[in-house]
Amino acid sequence: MPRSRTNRRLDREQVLTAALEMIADEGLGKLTIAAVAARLGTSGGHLLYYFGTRDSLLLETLRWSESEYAVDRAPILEKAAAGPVDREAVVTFAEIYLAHDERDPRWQLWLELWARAPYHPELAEAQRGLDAAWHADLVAVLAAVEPSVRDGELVSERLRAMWDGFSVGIVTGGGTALRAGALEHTRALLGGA
Amino acid sequence: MPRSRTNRRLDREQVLTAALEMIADEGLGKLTIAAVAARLGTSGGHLLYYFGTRDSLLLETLRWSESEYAVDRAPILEKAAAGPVDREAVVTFAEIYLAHDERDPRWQLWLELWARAPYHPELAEAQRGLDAAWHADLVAVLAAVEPSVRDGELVSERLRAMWDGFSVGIVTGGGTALRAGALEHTRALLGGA
Amino acid sequence: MPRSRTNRRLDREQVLTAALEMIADEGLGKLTIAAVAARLGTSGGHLLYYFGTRDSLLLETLRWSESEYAVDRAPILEKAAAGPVDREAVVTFAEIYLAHDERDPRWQLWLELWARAPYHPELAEAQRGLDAAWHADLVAVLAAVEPSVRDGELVSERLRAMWDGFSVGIVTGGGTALRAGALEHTRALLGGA
Amino acid sequence: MPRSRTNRRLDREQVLTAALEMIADEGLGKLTIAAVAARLGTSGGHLLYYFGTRDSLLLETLRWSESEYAVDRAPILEKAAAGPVDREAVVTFAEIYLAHDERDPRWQLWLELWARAPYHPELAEAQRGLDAAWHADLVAVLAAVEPSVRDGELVSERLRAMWDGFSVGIVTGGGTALRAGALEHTRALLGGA
DNA sequence: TATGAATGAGTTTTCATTCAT
DNA sequence: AATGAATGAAAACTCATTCAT
Repeated sequence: MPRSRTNRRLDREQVLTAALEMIADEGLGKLTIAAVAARLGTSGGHLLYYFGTRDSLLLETLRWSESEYAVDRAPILEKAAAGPVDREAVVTFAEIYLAHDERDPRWQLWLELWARAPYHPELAEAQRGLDAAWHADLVAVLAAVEPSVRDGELVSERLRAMWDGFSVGIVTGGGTALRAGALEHTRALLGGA
Repeated sequence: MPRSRTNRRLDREQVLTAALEMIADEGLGKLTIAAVAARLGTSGGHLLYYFGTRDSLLLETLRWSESEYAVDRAPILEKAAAGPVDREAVVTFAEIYLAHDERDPRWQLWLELWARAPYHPELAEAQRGLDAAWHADLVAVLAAVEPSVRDGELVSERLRAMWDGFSVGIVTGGGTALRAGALEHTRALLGGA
Repeated sequence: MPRSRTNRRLDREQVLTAALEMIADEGLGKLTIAAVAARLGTSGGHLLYYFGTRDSLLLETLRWSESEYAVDRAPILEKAAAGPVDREAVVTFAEIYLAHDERDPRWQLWLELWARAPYHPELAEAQRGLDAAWHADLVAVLAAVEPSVRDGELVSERLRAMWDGFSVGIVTGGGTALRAGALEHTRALLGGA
Repeated sequence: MPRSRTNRRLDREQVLTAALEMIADEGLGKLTIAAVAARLGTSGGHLLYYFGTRDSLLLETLRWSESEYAVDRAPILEKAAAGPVDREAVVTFAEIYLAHDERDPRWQLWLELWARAPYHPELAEAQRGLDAAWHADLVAVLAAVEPSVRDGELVSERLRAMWDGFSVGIVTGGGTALRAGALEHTRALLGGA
């Protein structure tokens, strides 16, 4: 006896948004299929019908979240494509990259992904793909920076590693103070003059 | 919550060593109380009798692992205390800090800790304590570096954030190649000459 | 419970054939409605629209499979109807009856049917009908055997029980070796001279 | 807050007996871990703690049931070991072997085992072991039968195959009438005089 | 006819944790 | 100190079946 309250087609983005919000609210540990379903007023079975497994729902959530960030950094890339930009462009980039606060769901997902990747090749693979996108964009920005930055590839590696480290700190208790510091560190690392 | 003090340190270390080895072998996910107990030829009940909860066993394992690393970096600190050291001392420090390979149990624990810390204040607290130890030591080394490094506190933050980021990469698939790169990045970041 | 009569027989046979092949390939456990539908390029809903329930699809598959075997044994029956046959006719009959190999889908279905029949009267009923067909035909053949076989009814019961037992053995690991043995046993049971 | 009503050590035989009774009452399909646990006043977790998986519980139940039957046929074997027996000894053996009625749990288990064995090598293996025990005993009895039976090995195969077939019939609706017939068939098959 | 979205009941299994002995 | 029996709360996942369209 199916209940079919509304029977409207399940909106994928709605699911993803809900998942993200729930992560921010209660953490990944509490993000059960049943909980997400309840929040959406649908059934766990239906969620799995669409997403296959909990892990793939999580992964898709991360991917979607990342795609949102791709939108956010588009303006910087456009500027960089149009002509030289100053070093603050990289700082702006960092502002997008870095965790925003202790509850940042995007980073919760990253942390979880990292913790699982060592024993799940497919997750590791997904992670690499996501990383590559940030890397490519950052390299593009660095290439447009004036005064010019040498070794854009390497600097991108370095910056992103540092940002990852700071983001961990932000999410695990450092909060916005640490975030502000991270931006300063970015400037420092980009160097002087 | 019994808290056994009379127990010989050896036993405890045996447990911790076993746990660490098991993490390296099969990952944290497979590290169940029962599995550790079986490996040690004791019972799950007994383990909990000593450690209270699985989480505290994990935390103690991490602490113990960290204390081992404190031993590893002692020589560098001694040298730094004795007189000026060159920048390679920091690189040597990094060699201890960074993940050694994909299976590095210490970093598996860190990843797990990070993933849980956002919703477990006590874990976040423990994490800060552990971080502080590395920070203090690194600052001490930086203070002894010749030619001198400005803003040791800040540089330590920067370096450790970057090392964290690279270690994540190493553990989640980058392996030793990334580790080698990280050492180069350390030199580059220290700058100079 | 729609009961579609207008449908072309062909479609139905396609479904049944597919089901039978899938059983041979992967066993009954993997035979889900969705899997059959996918294989046929249709939807699960549609399948049920025609067959009502999974069980009735299964039962119909068995019935159809049995009807194929009825075709196979027709030549023997014709010969028997035309005049006396020797005992090898019964052996030929056995060759049709017995499981052909470990994967014989017809016998997979029988096993499944048996396992469920004790608590599903309608399945037990269906089983009896199917059995009766074999029995009637075998009795007819036995009646035509020369030198004559006494008590055809009883001998049919005996033979079919034995064949069932051997078929179970074939399907559950005995394979074709056991099948060859079963034919010899048939000769022995039909008796000597 | 464990309840621990009695905390008496879980009695393996009690579990097995209960399982057997439940199979007779409601069929194998209803034999869930939770149901067995409820009947025993214990928890599902505890059952699994002892038996590992539902399948191994089932298998152990079958094994135990079979071992009971080994006890039943011991007297016949003793007689056969002591000296010649007449053909009725084989009929007595059959009385033990054959399904007793429609609900016979032992045969429910066999049916289930057969249905699963084709895709579970370990089950097929277990089945062979159980079969072998019956075979060995029956061969021993046949060897002691006077007037002597030729080819005891083959006759054992033949008889057991037939008994299997008849037992299926008994369990799937034939009932005790069929059982009586099966005994007659046994006499007939043992032959003459 | 045909689809496939939606349901939700049903089950096994895992494990940290407790506690009587 | 030590054991290991016992618990029970989770939770993911599967699928036949229903039904709006």
